[in-house]
Amino acid sequence: MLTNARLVYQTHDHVRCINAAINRAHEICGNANVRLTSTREAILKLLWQSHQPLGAYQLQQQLTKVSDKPIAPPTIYRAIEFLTDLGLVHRIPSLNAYVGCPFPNSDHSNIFLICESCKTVAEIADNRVNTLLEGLSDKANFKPKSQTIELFGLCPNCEPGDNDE
Amino acid sequence: MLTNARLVYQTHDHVRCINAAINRAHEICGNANVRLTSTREAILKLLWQSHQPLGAYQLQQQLTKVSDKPIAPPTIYRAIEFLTDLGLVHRIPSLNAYVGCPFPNSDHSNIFLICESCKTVAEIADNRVNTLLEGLSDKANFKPKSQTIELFGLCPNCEPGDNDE
DNA sequence: AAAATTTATGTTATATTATAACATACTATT
DNA sequence: AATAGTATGTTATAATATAACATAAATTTT
Repeated sequence: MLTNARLVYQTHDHVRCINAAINRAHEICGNANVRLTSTREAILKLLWQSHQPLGAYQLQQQLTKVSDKPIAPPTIYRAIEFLTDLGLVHRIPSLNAYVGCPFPNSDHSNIFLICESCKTVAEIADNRVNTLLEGLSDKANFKPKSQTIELFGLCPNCEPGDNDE
Repeated sequence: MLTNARLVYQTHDHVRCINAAINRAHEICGNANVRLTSTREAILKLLWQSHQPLGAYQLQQQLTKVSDKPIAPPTIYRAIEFLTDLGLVHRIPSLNAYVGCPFPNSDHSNIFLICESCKTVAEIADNRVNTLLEGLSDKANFKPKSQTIELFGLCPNCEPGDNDE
């Protein structure tokens, strides 16, 4: 099982996470022979800085603030598409928002733990889930290609009562 | 395991399905002491008539055709909200579209098999999935309240090769 | 039955999310 | 430097969803 839940829910040196993610992204782009331009990198960084997924227009606002010249929606959506195609970013369909992927390149389950209170999103990958869903698909004669699993609830910081593990 | 996959993928007397669904809806509304008005019933029926999820504006068009007077978006969204709150209808987040629920009142997994070719959607409920996801949530100290699972792929009618089971 | 209350719908306007289409600029090669 | 390929700028608009307030219909109370 892979997850970034502890990092998301507990305070930690997040700057290191961000830097590591950016480095990994450069590596992945290098391998794929595509360019992580400054706009794309800036958007990836903004998504990594926030444990809450950001919408395209939030990204636009923040990016415009940083870059001093106004950035139009198509630029944002193009960067998002680039990053999601590479698996560096996920779209959370129910939120119309985007979040950095903590384990690009790894096997994915695309399981998202979405806190209904603070909106924080953690991600999990677990093979048993994939296996089970493949089995169910198979029984229905359905050939799955990809999946998104959204769990809505309360993260440990928002759950009343015992907060720690 | 519950599923409507066979009904969705194979030709059958769908009028009976629709009527049964409407009857069930009346029953559920009666029990909940809320009203299944003609608009709400019409929208539920439209959703049941289609094995593809319909968007709010598609519903609007079709309803306007039937009712002769133009129906505005808020009316549609209100009816959708009413029906989803009762569990009679599901929203498919990645499609911004809505589909009738084949087993309201039953335990749910909210697993949707979405055909990328013909857009048909079948639904599955399976306790093992819920159990597994609860276990994963628990490890992350996340308290899940609801979930949506979207599987994207090809239904048996769109999958090249062997079509039958 | 009339008045009051609740529930549902009508109506207008607008917010939010996303894309189409075409122009310009930048990058890497030849 | 010319070319081809890739990325971004720019303008307009499509598609999805909701806010706010007015009216109507159904239900309950008197």
